[in-house]
Amino acid sequence: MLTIMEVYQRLCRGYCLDNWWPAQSPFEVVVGAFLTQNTNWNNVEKALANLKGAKALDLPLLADMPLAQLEQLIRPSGFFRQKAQRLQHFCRYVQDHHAGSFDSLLTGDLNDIRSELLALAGIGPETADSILLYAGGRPSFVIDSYTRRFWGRLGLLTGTEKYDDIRTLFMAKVEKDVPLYQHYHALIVTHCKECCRKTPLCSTCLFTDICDYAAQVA
DNA sequence: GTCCAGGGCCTAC
DNA sequence: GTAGGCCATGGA
Repeated sequence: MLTIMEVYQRLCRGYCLDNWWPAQSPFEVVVGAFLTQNTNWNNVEKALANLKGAKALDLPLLADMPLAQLEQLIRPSGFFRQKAQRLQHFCRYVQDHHAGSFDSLLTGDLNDIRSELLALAGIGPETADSILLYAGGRPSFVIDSYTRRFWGRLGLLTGTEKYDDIRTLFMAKVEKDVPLYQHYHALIVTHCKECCRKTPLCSTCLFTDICDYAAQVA
């Protein structure tokens, strides 16, 4: 079995990533983190384009926008009613509790910020960690469905671990380095999109020698 | 027509 | 505490 870092090194040899989470500002990352929940990124891009086209990708503007208007702008991302409500609630929270300052929200003790984010409607552990890692530049690894499936198939997980168990496992074994955390997570998602869901398995898969899934479909 | 995607919340048991 | 249902669009 490979270690977590050996898996990373193998992924590095297979993919060259550039600007994996495309965003022109930390706030755009946050909006994307809400919109991407259980949604294909292509649909998120449509919603983000709508917001940019309306010149509405701005925290105070979203905070004050009529909810129905926000719903229509983000409609392509799916679950648009609840996402609009939660996104607007987040913007109003930052205005009311951090004077509209994103830096203020994301500065301080990592665990305290994470708890604060998790207490907000529509922010679960994955969204909180995405905001921390990609918008805040804080070392908080993101465990998504890809990560679970991928590490599970490589024998690094038993399948019974909860979100925080996996995150703690990772962060205990990998030095807290933001670019490394971002790159590793992006590599997992890229790899899984590339071949983890293909049946039969992609012939160029980097892990055919050790992957459970590869053994199943072989 | 069916499946799935860069989740989270609520309810019932 | 946890399994199941719900939220919704768009591409493959």
